[in-house]
Amino acid sequence: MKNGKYSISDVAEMLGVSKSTVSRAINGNSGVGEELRKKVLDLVEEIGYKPNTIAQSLSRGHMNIVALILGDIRNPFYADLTFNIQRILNKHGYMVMVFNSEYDVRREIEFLKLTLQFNFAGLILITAQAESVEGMLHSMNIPIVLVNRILPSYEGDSVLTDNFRAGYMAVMHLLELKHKHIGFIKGPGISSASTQRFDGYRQALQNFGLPFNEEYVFASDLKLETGISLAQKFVKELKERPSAMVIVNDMTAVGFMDGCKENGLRIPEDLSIVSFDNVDISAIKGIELTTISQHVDEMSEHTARLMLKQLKNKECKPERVILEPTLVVRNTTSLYEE
Amino acid sequence: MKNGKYSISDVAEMLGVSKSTVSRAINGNSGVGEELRKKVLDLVEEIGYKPNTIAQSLSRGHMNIVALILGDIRNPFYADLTFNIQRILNKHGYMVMVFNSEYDVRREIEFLKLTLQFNFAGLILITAQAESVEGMLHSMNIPIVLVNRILPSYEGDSVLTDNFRAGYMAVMHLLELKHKHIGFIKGPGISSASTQRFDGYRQALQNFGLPFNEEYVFASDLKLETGISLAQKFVKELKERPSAMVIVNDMTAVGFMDGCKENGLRIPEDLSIVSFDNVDISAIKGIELTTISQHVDEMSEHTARLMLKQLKNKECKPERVILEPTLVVRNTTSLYEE
DNA sequence: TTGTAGGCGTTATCAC
DNA sequence: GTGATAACGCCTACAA
Repeated sequence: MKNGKYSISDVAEMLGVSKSTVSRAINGNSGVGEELRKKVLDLVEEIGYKPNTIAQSLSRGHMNIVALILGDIRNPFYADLTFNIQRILNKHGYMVMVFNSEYDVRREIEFLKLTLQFNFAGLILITAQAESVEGMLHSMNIPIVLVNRILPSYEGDSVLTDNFRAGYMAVMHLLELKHKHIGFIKGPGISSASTQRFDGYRQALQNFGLPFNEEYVFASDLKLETGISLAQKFVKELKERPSAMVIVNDMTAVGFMDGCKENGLRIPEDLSIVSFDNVDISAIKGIELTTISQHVDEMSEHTARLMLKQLKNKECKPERVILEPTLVVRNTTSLYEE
Repeated sequence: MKNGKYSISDVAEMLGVSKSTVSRAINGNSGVGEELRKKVLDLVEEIGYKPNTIAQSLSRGHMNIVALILGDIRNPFYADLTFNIQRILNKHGYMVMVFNSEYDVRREIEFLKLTLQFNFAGLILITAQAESVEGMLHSMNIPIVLVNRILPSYEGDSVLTDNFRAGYMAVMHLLELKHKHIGFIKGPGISSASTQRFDGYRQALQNFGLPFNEEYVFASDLKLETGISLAQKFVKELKERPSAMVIVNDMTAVGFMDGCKENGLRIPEDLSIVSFDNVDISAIKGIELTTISQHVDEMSEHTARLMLKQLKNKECKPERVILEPTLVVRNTTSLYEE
């Protein structure tokens, strides 16, 4: 015993048995007499012995930590997802280590290397491009779950919202309200959720013969403040404005609305807005976003479930869970009148 | 080499040198000829060898992971703090492991035990009671930084906003606006930030001879939805209402305002509100909270700095950083008129 | 059922 | 300057 902490040898010695016996007893393995097991467990309980996780991990070949790589924990959508996943995995004895890629591929690759180096037990990748790291993913040889990442050739577990459909739905809704000129604010290029939504938007435009105007397309990093500054550009630099905008996530939309109002634009009278995520805040009076929900609870449950499944049984057939988005109509969209 | 990964022995063997030499070379330790060192580093670079962190940790006695225990990562204030701290510590080669105590002391104690068991390099504790875990803290013998936790007898590093003053300031502001009946929404009992604010509020009430009414005191878990449900109670169950409320954090305040408006109360005409944190969202039109800023950027920088200081030099004299809160006046407070 | 011994991948302490 | 060797704390064949 050093450092105030007991080691398995201490326990063994105190009981006059071998380390193996103690190990078996505390791990619930067979091969120990019931009587002796109880004696071991009692002492362990009494002195408060806890096995050293590092040593366990070295021996077992991996840590019971799951890496979770996402864009930015400050985005409430990610925070919700993380919280839920973490809670479930914790309950099953796993820790979760969160990494903010800040939507930077290089940083993401760094984190993937760290995942290897640390021998994490598993890896959850949320909402970013997968192509650039596909090779690495294949060679990692640990449980992996992809969330909201599209990668056609990827065989492993993944759970995703049908983001193409979500983008399409947004346009459909605006179309029913007679809008003809519809702009789009994309997310970071690395985000496949964003790309899919954009594709859905373009497809809908095309299917219904609406014009696509490159000038009506902007890019955000999903942050509130970016929404605000984009609004400045939108109001001041555009000679002709669309009557509606589809915005890649709620936080950008909230910022964008703020910037628009700041510049005298009324919403929805002068501009209709549809966004994505249905974050808590979007329901609040004074915001009341019309948005497309991703069902974050279900997403996190499926993600955690798939991870646990792989963790328990390395060889199981991959699942691909696809969740349907839902339109939530509130007060940022209205009928377009000439 | 197994599992597609090289070990230090592989590297040693490939070069025909000993493991010790390789270890010294990659760790920049003295005792290797420059020539040989270069040869080692070149090979390491070429084959992409990375030392196994678990083994390193076992040998060194701790992981280069810092545990960060907070209430709930979905609270934007915590998310901001976490993001910043994580970014700085990452830059210095440390990982951060986040734990959501959900404001539950038992859970917090669990996490403290895990911190020991995992041999984490350090511990950052954010905004919760410290008394109940003080003993454990003392016996942990690793770098610890307390954030927004008051513990008079605690000698170690800590950074905190003067929350007593913040609570006092909130009342002062309302007093200048002629309010006489001022209520309060507390945070979870475990949160010392909340307790301090409440104490400041009471002190100000007393100093200026204002009445304190137990009926005007509510409790929140800092979540938006809780703010909403508290508003129901506030509007429906109170026979006489205060003209102003001080609310423990922005998110609760946002929810509370929503619930009030839902029930026909106008803000600030019928009710003034002051809250704490100055989260991004509080500046948005349609919200525009009058709030007391905690200067989250400075907080996180100091926190990370203190942790790194301890990590580098176990024996250094403790610092206590105290940040002054700042009142940000927006549109949820107005002059009280009879 | 129990104990012994070797191994997990590093680092650190000795010799040489 | 370099190389054996022990140690970190645990798990797990294998032997008794």
